[in-house]
Amino acid sequence: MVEFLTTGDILMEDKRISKAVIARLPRYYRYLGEISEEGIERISSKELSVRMKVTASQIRQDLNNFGGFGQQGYGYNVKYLYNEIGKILGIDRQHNLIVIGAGNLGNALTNYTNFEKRGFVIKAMFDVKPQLIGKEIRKVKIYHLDTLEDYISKHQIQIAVLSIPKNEAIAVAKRLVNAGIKAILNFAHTDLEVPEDVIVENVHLSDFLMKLSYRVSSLTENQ
Amino acid sequence: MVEFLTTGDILMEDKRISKAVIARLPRYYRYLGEISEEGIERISSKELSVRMKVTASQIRQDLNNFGGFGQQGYGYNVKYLYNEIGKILGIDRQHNLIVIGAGNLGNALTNYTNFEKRGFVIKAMFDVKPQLIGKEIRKVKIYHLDTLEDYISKHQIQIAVLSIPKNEAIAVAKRLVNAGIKAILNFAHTDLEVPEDVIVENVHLSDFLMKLSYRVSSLTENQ
DNA sequence: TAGATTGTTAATCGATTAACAATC
DNA sequence: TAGATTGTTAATCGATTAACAATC
Repeated sequence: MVEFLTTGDILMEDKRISKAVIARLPRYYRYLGEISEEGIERISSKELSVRMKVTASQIRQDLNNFGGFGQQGYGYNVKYLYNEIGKILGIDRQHNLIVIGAGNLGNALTNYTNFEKRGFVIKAMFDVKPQLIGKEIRKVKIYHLDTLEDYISKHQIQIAVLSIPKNEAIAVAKRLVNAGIKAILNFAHTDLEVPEDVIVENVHLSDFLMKLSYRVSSLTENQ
Repeated sequence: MVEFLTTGDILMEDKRISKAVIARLPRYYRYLGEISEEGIERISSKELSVRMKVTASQIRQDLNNFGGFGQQGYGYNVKYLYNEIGKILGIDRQHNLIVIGAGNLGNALTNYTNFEKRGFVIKAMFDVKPQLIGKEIRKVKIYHLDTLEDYISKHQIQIAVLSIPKNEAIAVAKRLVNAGIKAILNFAHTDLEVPEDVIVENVHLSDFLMKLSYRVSSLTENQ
Protein backbone atom coordinates (compact mmCIF):
# COMPACT_ATOMS: atom_id res chain seq x y z
CA MET A 1 0.00 0.00 0.00
CA VAL A 2 2.82 2.31 0.86
CA GLU A 3 4.08 2.43 -2.71
CA PHE A 4 0.95 4.24 -3.83
CA LEU A 5 1.64 7.18 -1.58
CA THR A 6 3.86 10.04 -2.64
CA THR A 7 5.39 12.65 -0.39
CA GLY A 8 2.80 15.00 0.98
CA ASP A 9 -0.22 12.76 0.63
CA ILE A 10 -0.51 12.27 4.34
CA LEU A 11 0.92 15.58 5.43
CA MET A 12 -1.93 17.40 3.74
CA GLU A 13 -4.40 15.92 6.17
CA ASP A 14 -5.66 18.40 8.73
CA LYS A 15 -5.26 16.31 11.84
CA ARG A 16 -7.91 17.06 14.42
CA ILE A 17 -6.50 17.56 17.88
CA SER A 18 -8.67 16.00 20.55
CA LYS A 19 -10.30 18.18 23.17
CA ALA A 20 -8.56 16.27 25.94
CA VAL A 21 -5.16 17.27 24.56
CA ILE A 22 -6.09 20.94 24.24
CA ALA A 23 -7.49 20.96 27.76
CA ARG A 24 -4.09 19.81 29.05
CA LEU A 25 -2.07 22.48 27.24
CA PRO A 26 -2.71 25.32 29.72
CA ARG A 27 -1.41 23.10 32.52
CA TYR A 28 1.77 22.29 30.61
CA TYR A 29 2.15 25.99 29.95
CA ARG A 30 1.79 26.85 33.62
CA TYR A 31 4.28 24.23 34.79
CA LEU A 32 6.83 25.16 32.16
CA GLY A 33 6.52 28.81 33.17
CA GLU A 34 7.21 27.91 36.78
CA ILE A 35 10.08 25.61 35.88
CA SER A 36 11.59 28.32 33.72
CA GLU A 37 11.35 30.79 36.61
CA GLU A 38 13.26 28.33 38.75
CA GLY A 39 16.10 28.78 36.28
CA ILE A 40 15.90 25.27 34.87
CA GLU A 41 16.90 25.22 31.21
CA ARG A 42 16.11 21.68 30.08
CA ILE A 43 13.76 18.96 31.21
CA SER A 44 12.97 15.42 30.11
CA SER A 45 9.46 14.14 29.67
CA LYS A 46 10.18 11.81 32.58
CA GLU A 47 11.14 14.62 34.98
CA LEU A 48 8.14 16.70 33.89
CA SER A 49 5.86 13.70 34.30
CA VAL A 50 6.94 13.32 37.93
CA ARG A 51 6.20 16.97 38.68
CA MET A 52 2.87 16.99 36.93
CA LYS A 53 1.77 13.52 38.03
CA VAL A 54 1.04 12.30 34.54
CA THR A 55 2.85 9.72 32.39
CA ALA A 56 5.88 10.69 30.33
CA SER A 57 4.22 8.90 27.47
CA GLN A 58 1.24 11.21 27.59
CA ILE A 59 3.44 14.29 27.57
CA ARG A 60 5.35 13.11 24.51
CA GLN A 61 2.20 12.03 22.71
CA ASP A 62 0.49 15.34 23.47
CA LEU A 63 3.40 17.46 22.29
CA ASN A 64 3.95 15.44 19.14
CA ASN A 65 0.48 16.40 17.98
CA PHE A 66 2.00 19.77 17.22
CA GLY A 67 5.54 18.90 16.23
CA GLY A 68 8.82 17.58 17.59
CA PHE A 69 9.88 20.06 20.22
CA GLY A 70 12.45 17.85 21.91
CA GLN A 71 15.79 16.32 21.13
CA GLN A 72 16.79 12.69 21.65
CA GLY A 73 19.16 12.20 24.53
CA TYR A 74 18.60 15.76 25.74
CA GLY A 75 14.95 16.37 26.49
CA TYR A 76 13.15 19.64 26.00
CA ASN A 77 14.41 23.19 26.23
CA VAL A 78 12.08 24.68 28.84
CA LYS A 79 11.87 28.23 27.53
CA TYR A 80 11.51 27.14 23.92
CA LEU A 81 8.76 24.66 24.74
CA TYR A 82 7.01 27.25 26.88
CA ASN A 83 6.97 29.71 24.00
CA GLU A 84 5.86 27.10 21.50
CA ILE A 85 2.89 26.07 23.65
CA GLY A 86 2.06 29.75 24.04
CA LYS A 87 1.94 30.04 20.27
CA ILE A 88 -0.22 26.93 19.97
CA LEU A 89 -2.63 28.37 22.52
CA GLY A 90 -2.66 31.62 20.60
CA ILE A 91 -1.56 33.70 23.57
CA ASP A 92 1.47 35.10 21.78
CA ARG A 93 -0.83 37.89 20.69
CA GLN A 94 -3.46 40.13 22.27
CA HIS A 95 -7.11 39.12 22.49
CA ASN A 96 -9.68 41.83 23.07
CA LEU A 97 -12.61 40.86 25.28
CA ILE A 98 -15.86 42.39 26.36
CA VAL A 99 -17.73 41.45 29.51
CA ILE A 100 -21.52 41.37 29.40
CA GLY A 101 -23.03 41.90 32.83
CA ALA A 102 -21.42 44.26 35.34
CA GLY A 103 -22.68 42.42 38.42
CA ASN A 104 -20.51 40.86 41.09
CA LEU A 105 -19.02 38.22 38.83
CA GLY A 106 -18.48 40.59 35.92
CA ASN A 107 -16.67 42.98 38.21
CA ALA A 108 -14.56 40.23 39.70
CA LEU A 109 -13.52 39.07 36.23
CA THR A 110 -12.69 42.59 35.10
CA ASN A 111 -10.59 43.09 38.22
CA TYR A 112 -8.80 39.80 37.63
CA THR A 113 -5.44 41.07 36.42
CA ASN A 114 -4.14 37.60 35.55
CA PHE A 115 -6.05 37.72 32.28
CA GLU A 116 -3.91 40.54 30.95
CA LYS A 117 -0.72 38.64 31.74
CA ARG A 118 -1.90 36.07 29.21
CA GLY A 119 -2.81 38.67 26.60
CA PHE A 120 -6.54 38.84 27.33
CA VAL A 121 -7.48 42.52 27.53
CA ILE A 122 -10.96 43.54 28.64
CA LYS A 123 -11.98 46.52 26.53
CA ALA A 124 -15.50 47.24 27.72
CA MET A 125 -18.36 46.08 29.92
CA PHE A 126 -22.06 46.14 29.17
CA ASP A 127 -25.12 46.24 31.39
CA VAL A 128 -28.69 47.50 31.39
CA LYS A 129 -28.87 49.10 34.86
CA PRO A 130 -28.92 52.92 34.38
CA GLN A 131 -26.93 53.56 37.56
CA LEU A 132 -24.02 51.47 36.22
CA ILE A 133 -23.71 53.01 32.76
CA GLY A 134 -20.67 55.24 32.45
CA LYS A 135 -18.95 53.87 35.54
CA GLU A 136 -15.47 52.43 35.27
CA ILE A 137 -13.94 49.27 36.70
CA ARG A 138 -10.16 49.42 36.52
CA LYS A 139 -10.39 51.94 33.64
CA VAL A 140 -12.87 49.69 31.84
CA LYS A 141 -16.02 51.61 31.01
CA ILE A 142 -19.52 50.22 31.38
CA TYR A 143 -21.76 50.82 28.35
CA HIS A 144 -25.46 50.26 27.89
CA LEU A 145 -26.32 46.91 26.33
CA ASP A 146 -28.18 48.76 23.57
CA THR A 147 -24.84 49.85 22.14
CA LEU A 148 -23.44 46.30 22.03
CA GLU A 149 -23.58 45.70 18.28
CA ASP A 150 -22.25 49.15 17.56
CA TYR A 151 -19.27 48.67 19.86
CA ILE A 152 -18.37 45.22 18.51
CA SER A 153 -18.44 46.41 14.90
CA LYS A 154 -16.19 49.38 15.69
CA HIS A 155 -13.59 47.49 17.75
CA GLN A 156 -11.61 44.32 17.27
CA ILE A 157 -13.41 42.03 19.70
CA GLN A 158 -12.76 38.31 19.49
CA ILE A 159 -14.18 36.99 22.73
CA ALA A 160 -17.23 37.84 24.83
CA VAL A 161 -17.60 36.89 28.49
CA LEU A 162 -21.21 36.31 29.49
CA SER A 163 -21.92 36.94 33.17
CA ILE A 164 -25.64 37.65 33.20
CA PRO A 165 -28.63 35.72 34.57
CA LYS A 166 -29.58 32.64 32.59
CA ASN A 167 -32.95 33.88 31.37
CA GLU A 168 -31.27 36.69 29.43
CA ALA A 169 -28.21 34.73 28.36
CA ILE A 170 -29.64 32.95 25.32
CA ALA A 171 -31.01 36.15 23.77
CA VAL A 172 -27.79 38.09 24.37
CA ALA A 173 -25.72 35.21 22.97
CA LYS A 174 -27.74 35.41 19.76
CA ARG A 175 -27.04 39.12 19.54
CA LEU A 176 -23.34 38.48 20.06
CA VAL A 177 -23.32 35.92 17.28
CA ASN A 178 -25.16 38.24 14.92
CA ALA A 179 -22.67 40.97 15.72
CA GLY A 180 -19.86 38.65 14.64
CA ILE A 181 -18.45 37.33 17.92
CA LYS A 182 -16.74 33.97 17.41
CA ALA A 183 -16.09 32.84 20.98
CA ILE A 184 -18.06 33.06 24.21
CA LEU A 185 -17.03 32.28 27.77
CA ASN A 186 -20.38 31.49 29.33
CA PHE A 187 -20.96 31.83 33.06
CA ALA A 188 -24.75 31.79 32.76
CA HIS A 189 -26.25 28.54 34.00
CA THR A 190 -27.75 27.49 30.71
CA ASP A 191 -26.63 26.06 27.38
CA LEU A 192 -26.44 28.65 24.61
CA GLU A 193 -27.87 28.22 21.12
CA VAL A 194 -25.17 29.19 18.67
CA PRO A 195 -24.09 28.13 15.16
CA GLU A 196 -21.46 25.43 14.80
CA ASP A 197 -18.62 27.80 14.04
CA VAL A 198 -19.09 29.80 17.24
CA ILE A 199 -17.05 28.48 20.13
CA VAL A 200 -18.57 28.32 23.60
CA GLU A 201 -16.80 27.42 26.79
CA ASN A 202 -19.21 26.89 29.68
CA VAL A 203 -18.26 27.66 33.27
CA HIS A 204 -21.18 26.49 35.34
CA LEU A 205 -20.00 27.24 38.86
CA SER A 206 -22.67 25.28 40.70
CA ASP A 207 -21.80 22.22 38.62
CA PHE A 208 -18.36 22.20 40.20
CA LEU A 209 -19.92 22.24 43.65
CA MET A 210 -22.25 19.41 42.69
CA LYS A 211 -19.31 17.30 41.59
CA LEU A 212 -17.66 17.92 44.96
CA SER A 213 -20.92 17.19 46.70
CA TYR A 214 -21.23 13.86 44.89
CA ARG A 215 -17.82 12.76 46.01
CA VAL A 216 -18.22 14.00 49.57
CA SER A 217 -21.55 12.20 49.83
CA SER A 218 -20.31 8.92 48.35
CA LEU A 219 -17.41 9.00 50.82
CA THR A 220 -19.65 9.20 53.86
CA GLU A 221 -22.03 6.54 52.54
CA ASN A 222 -19.31 3.91 52.28
CA GLN A 223 -18.08 4.32 55.81
CA MET B 1 -17.69 -20.43 35.76
CA VAL B 2 -21.12 -19.17 36.60
CA GLU B 3 -21.88 -22.18 38.79
CA PHE B 4 -19.22 -21.09 41.27
CA LEU B 5 -20.95 -17.83 42.00
CA THR B 6 -23.64 -17.52 44.62
CA THR B 7 -26.09 -14.68 45.03
CA GLY B 8 -24.41 -11.54 46.24
CA ASP B 9 -20.91 -12.32 45.07
CA ILE B 10 -21.02 -9.74 42.33
CA LEU B 11 -23.36 -7.30 44.00
CA MET B 12 -20.82 -6.73 46.74
CA GLU B 13 -18.43 -5.13 44.29
CA ASP B 14 -18.15 -1.38 44.72
CA LYS B 15 -18.40 -0.30 41.11
CA ARG B 16 -16.39 2.81 40.41
CA ILE B 17 -18.31 5.43 38.51
CA SER B 18 -16.16 7.18 35.93
CA LYS B 19 -15.47 10.89 36.23
CA ALA B 20 -17.01 11.51 32.83
CA VAL B 21 -20.34 10.14 34.03
CA ILE B 22 -20.33 12.22 37.21
CA ALA B 23 -19.44 15.35 35.24
CA ARG B 24 -22.58 14.83 33.14
CA LEU B 25 -24.95 14.43 36.08
CA PRO B 26 -25.37 18.17 36.84
CA ARG B 27 -26.40 18.75 33.24
CA TYR B 28 -29.01 15.99 33.39
CA TYR B 29 -30.23 17.50 36.62
CA ARG B 30 -30.55 20.95 35.10
CA TYR B 31 -32.42 19.74 32.01
CA LEU B 32 -34.79 17.58 34.05
CA GLY B 33 -35.53 20.53 36.33
CA GLU B 34 -36.42 22.66 33.31
CA ILE B 35 -38.49 19.92 31.72
CA SER B 36 -40.33 19.41 34.96
CA GLU B 37 -41.09 23.12 35.15
CA GLU B 38 -42.57 22.93 31.69
CA GLY B 39 -45.10 20.56 33.21
CA ILE B 40 -43.85 17.48 31.35
CA GLU B 41 -44.34 14.36 33.43
CA ARG B 42 -42.55 11.66 31.45
CA ILE B 43 -39.76 11.56 28.93
CA SER B 44 -37.98 8.87 26.94
CA SER B 45 -34.22 8.68 26.64
CA LYS B 46 -34.70 9.45 22.93
CA GLU B 47 -36.61 12.69 23.57
CA LEU B 48 -34.13 13.78 26.23
CA SER B 49 -31.24 12.96 23.91
CA VAL B 50 -32.63 15.32 21.26
CA ARG B 51 -32.95 18.17 23.74
CA MET B 52 -29.52 17.63 25.24
CA LYS B 53 -27.75 16.79 21.98
CA VAL B 54 -26.28 13.55 23.26
CA THR B 55 -27.11 9.94 22.33
CA ALA B 56 -30.01 8.13 23.98
CA SER B 57 -27.59 5.28 24.53
CA GLN B 58 -25.34 7.44 26.62
CA ILE B 59 -28.23 8.63 28.78
CA ARG B 60 -29.38 5.08 29.49
CA GLN B 61 -25.85 3.86 30.15
CA ASP B 62 -25.14 6.76 32.48
CA LEU B 63 -28.32 6.33 34.49
CA ASN B 64 -27.94 2.59 34.77
CA ASN B 65 -24.72 3.08 36.67
CA PHE B 66 -26.91 4.04 39.57
CA GLY B 67 -29.99 1.89 39.06
CA GLY B 68 -32.97 1.36 36.80
CA PHE B 69 -34.94 4.57 37.00
CA GLY B 70 -37.06 4.00 33.90
CA GLN B 71 -39.79 1.67 32.77
CA GLN B 72 -39.89 -0.26 29.50
CA GLY B 73 -42.43 1.13 27.05
CA TYR B 74 -42.91 4.25 29.15
CA GLY B 75 -39.65 6.09 29.63
CA TYR B 76 -38.68 8.03 32.72
CA ASN B 77 -40.83 9.93 35.19
CA VAL B 78 -39.29 13.40 35.06
CA LYS B 79 -39.83 14.45 38.65
CA TYR B 80 -38.76 11.10 40.05
CA LEU B 81 -35.59 11.01 37.96
CA TYR B 82 -34.82 14.61 38.89
CA ASN B 83 -35.05 13.79 42.57
CA GLU B 84 -33.01 10.62 42.22
CA ILE B 85 -30.17 12.44 40.46
CA GLY B 86 -30.35 15.07 43.18
CA LYS B 87 -29.84 12.32 45.75
CA ILE B 88 -26.94 10.84 43.78
CA LEU B 89 -25.31 14.26 43.63
CA GLY B 90 -25.87 14.62 47.36
CA ILE B 91 -27.80 17.85 47.02
CA ASP B 92 -30.84 16.51 48.83
CA ARG B 93 -29.20 17.81 51.96
CA GLN B 94 -27.44 21.00 53.06
CA HIS B 95 -23.71 21.53 52.61
CA ASN B 96 -22.00 24.17 54.68
CA LEU B 97 -19.23 26.08 52.94
CA ILE B 98 -16.62 28.61 53.88
CA VAL B 99 -14.99 31.01 51.44
CA ILE B 100 -11.31 31.81 51.92
CA GLY B 101 -10.43 35.18 50.41
CA ALA B 102 -12.86 38.10 50.51
CA GLY B 103 -11.59 39.75 47.36
CA ASN B 104 -13.63 40.39 44.24
CA LEU B 105 -14.08 36.75 43.37
CA GLY B 106 -14.84 35.70 46.95
CA ASN B 107 -17.47 38.41 47.19
CA ALA B 108 -19.00 37.46 43.86
CA LEU B 109 -19.26 33.83 44.94
CA THR B 110 -20.80 34.76 48.28
CA ASN B 111 -23.34 36.94 46.51
CA TYR B 112 -24.15 34.15 44.07
CA THR B 113 -27.55 33.10 45.38
CA ASN B 114 -27.81 30.11 43.04
CA PHE B 115 -25.61 28.09 45.37
CA GLU B 116 -28.20 28.15 48.13
CA LYS B 117 -30.87 26.86 45.76
CA ARG B 118 -28.78 23.70 45.45
CA GLY B 119 -28.23 23.40 49.19
CA PHE B 120 -24.80 25.01 49.35
CA VAL B 121 -24.84 27.49 52.22
CA ILE B 122 -21.91 29.82 52.77
CA LYS B 123 -21.41 30.12 56.52
CA ALA B 124 -18.35 32.36 56.79
CA MET B 125 -15.60 34.12 54.88
CA PHE B 126 -11.95 34.49 55.85
CA ASP B 127 -9.33 37.06 54.94
CA VAL B 128 -6.21 38.67 56.36
CA LYS B 129 -6.86 42.34 55.54
CA PRO B 130 -7.72 44.16 58.81
CA GLN B 131 -10.18 46.52 57.12
CA LEU B 132 -12.30 43.57 55.96
CA ILE B 133 -12.56 41.64 59.23
CA GLY B 134 -16.00 41.94 60.79
CA LYS B 135 -17.68 43.12 57.60
CA GLU B 136 -20.63 41.22 56.21
CA ILE B 137 -21.48 40.14 52.67
CA ARG B 138 -25.14 39.14 52.44
CA LYS B 139 -25.18 38.40 56.19
CA VAL B 140 -22.01 36.32 55.84
CA LYS B 141 -19.37 37.56 58.24
CA ILE B 142 -15.70 37.93 57.37
CA TYR B 143 -13.33 36.47 59.97
CA HIS B 144 -9.58 36.70 60.28
CA LEU B 145 -7.72 33.79 58.72
CA ASP B 146 -6.05 33.17 62.08
CA THR B 147 -9.35 31.84 63.40
CA LEU B 148 -9.80 29.37 60.53
CA GLU B 149 -9.04 26.13 62.36
CA ASP B 150 -11.08 27.22 65.34
CA TYR B 151 -14.12 27.98 63.18
CA ILE B 152 -13.94 24.72 61.21
CA SER B 153 -13.72 22.61 64.35
CA LYS B 154 -16.72 24.36 65.91
CA HIS B 155 -19.01 24.25 62.85
CA GLN B 156 -20.07 21.55 60.44
CA ILE B 157 -18.07 22.59 57.38
CA GLN B 158 -17.72 20.13 54.51
CA ILE B 159 -16.42 22.28 51.68
CA ALA B 160 -13.96 25.17 51.43
CA VAL B 161 -13.84 27.56 48.50
CA LEU B 162 -10.35 28.91 47.87
CA SER B 163 -10.29 32.33 46.20
CA ILE B 164 -6.90 33.69 47.20
CA PRO B 165 -3.71 34.39 45.22
CA LYS B 166 -1.78 31.33 44.15
CA ASN B 167 1.29 31.95 46.29
CA GLU B 168 -0.79 31.62 49.46
CA ALA B 169 -3.09 28.89 48.22
CA ILE B 170 -0.90 25.85 48.87
CA ALA B 171 -0.20 26.80 52.48
CA VAL B 172 -3.84 27.58 53.21
CA ALA B 173 -4.93 24.33 51.57
CA LYS B 174 -2.64 22.45 53.94
CA ARG B 175 -4.21 24.23 56.89
CA LEU B 176 -7.68 23.34 55.62
CA VAL B 177 -6.70 19.69 55.31
CA ASN B 178 -5.22 19.63 58.80
CA ALA B 179 -8.41 21.21 60.12
CA GLY B 180 -10.39 18.33 58.63
CA ILE B 181 -11.82 19.78 55.42
CA LYS B 182 -12.56 17.03 52.89
CA ALA B 183 -13.34 19.00 49.73
CA ILE B 184 -11.89 22.16 48.19
CA LEU B 185 -13.14 24.23 45.27
CA ASN B 186 -9.90 25.82 44.11
CA PHE B 187 -9.92 29.08 42.16
CA ALA B 188 -6.22 29.77 42.79
CA HIS B 189 -4.12 29.26 39.69
CA THR B 190 -1.99 26.45 41.06
CA ASP B 191 -2.31 22.77 41.86
CA LEU B 192 -2.80 22.03 45.55
CA GLU B 193 -0.88 19.43 47.52
CA VAL B 194 -3.41 17.37 49.45
CA PRO B 195 -3.73 13.77 50.63
CA GLU B 196 -5.54 11.28 48.41
CA ASP B 197 -8.77 11.34 50.37
CA VAL B 198 -9.22 15.10 50.04
CA ILE B 199 -11.21 16.09 46.98
CA VAL B 200 -10.14 19.08 44.93
CA GLU B 201 -12.01 20.62 42.04
CA ASN B 202 -9.92 23.17 40.16
CA VAL B 203 -11.48 26.18 38.44
CA HIS B 204 -8.63 27.85 36.62
CA LEU B 205 -10.40 30.74 34.91
CA SER B 206 -7.57 31.74 32.58
CA ASP B 207 -7.37 28.13 31.36
CA PHE B 208 -10.86 28.48 29.94
CA LEU B 209 -9.81 31.60 28.06
CA MET B 210 -6.75 29.81 26.73
CA LYS B 211 -8.91 27.00 25.39
CA LEU B 212 -11.06 29.58 23.61
CA SER B 213 -7.96 31.34 22.37
CA TYR B 214 -6.60 28.09 20.92
CA ARG B 215 -9.73 27.49 18.95
CA VAL B 216 -10.12 31.09 17.79
CA SER B 217 -6.50 31.08 16.64
CA SER B 218 -6.68 27.75 14.83
CA LEU B 219 -9.80 29.00 13.03
CA THR B 220 -8.09 32.04 11.62
CA GLU B 221 -4.95 30.10 10.65
CA ASN B 222 -6.85 27.69 8.41
CA GLN B 223 -8.57 30.40 6.41
C1' DT C 1 -52.05 -8.13 22.79
C1' DA C 2 -49.02 -4.87 20.03
C1' DG C 3 -46.00 -1.04 20.48
C1' DA C 4 -42.72 1.36 22.83
C1' DT C 5 -38.76 1.82 25.30
C1' DT C 6 -35.89 0.30 28.74
C1' DG C 7 -31.71 -2.24 30.61
C1' DT C 8 -27.80 -4.53 29.10
C1' DT C 9 -24.63 -6.96 26.12
C1' DA C 10 -21.70 -6.57 22.17
C1' DA C 11 -19.16 -3.72 18.79
C1' DT C 12 -16.74 0.32 17.86
C1' DC C 13 -14.18 4.06 18.63
C1' DG C 14 -10.80 6.93 20.87
C1' DA C 15 -7.48 7.90 24.38
C1' DT C 16 -3.80 6.36 27.29
C1' DT C 17 0.14 3.65 28.22
C1' DA C 18 3.98 0.69 26.98
C1' DA C 19 7.70 -0.45 24.14
C1' DC C 20 11.45 0.39 21.27
C1' DA C 21 13.98 1.82 17.18
C1' DA C 22 15.90 6.22 15.78
C1' DT C 23 19.11 9.61 16.93
C1' DC C 24 21.16 13.33 19.44
C1' DT D 1 31.29 6.03 21.16
C1' DA D 2 27.90 4.99 24.98
C1' DG D 3 23.98 6.75 27.31
C1' DA D 4 19.92 9.12 27.35
C1' DT D 5 15.69 10.32 25.71
C1' DT D 6 12.88 11.43 22.04
C1' DG D 7 9.29 10.39 18.37
C1' DT D 8 6.30 6.93 17.03
C1' DT D 9 4.26 2.42 16.56
C1' DA D 10 1.83 -1.18 18.90
C1' DA D 11 -0.92 -2.83 22.89
C1' DT D 12 -4.13 -1.85 26.31
C1' DC D 13 -7.65 0.24 28.44
C1' DG D 14 -11.88 2.76 28.88
C1' DA D 15 -15.74 5.22 27.09
C1' DT D 16 -19.25 5.71 23.64
C1' DT D 17 -22.46 3.90 20.43
C1' DA D 18 -25.25 0.27 18.43
C1' DA D 19 -28.18 -3.54 18.80
C1' DC D 20 -31.62 -6.23 20.75
C1' DA D 21 -33.89 -9.26 24.07
C1' DA D 22 -36.68 -8.29 28.09
C1' DT D 23 -40.73 -6.28 29.66
C1' DC D 24 -43.96 -2.72 30.79
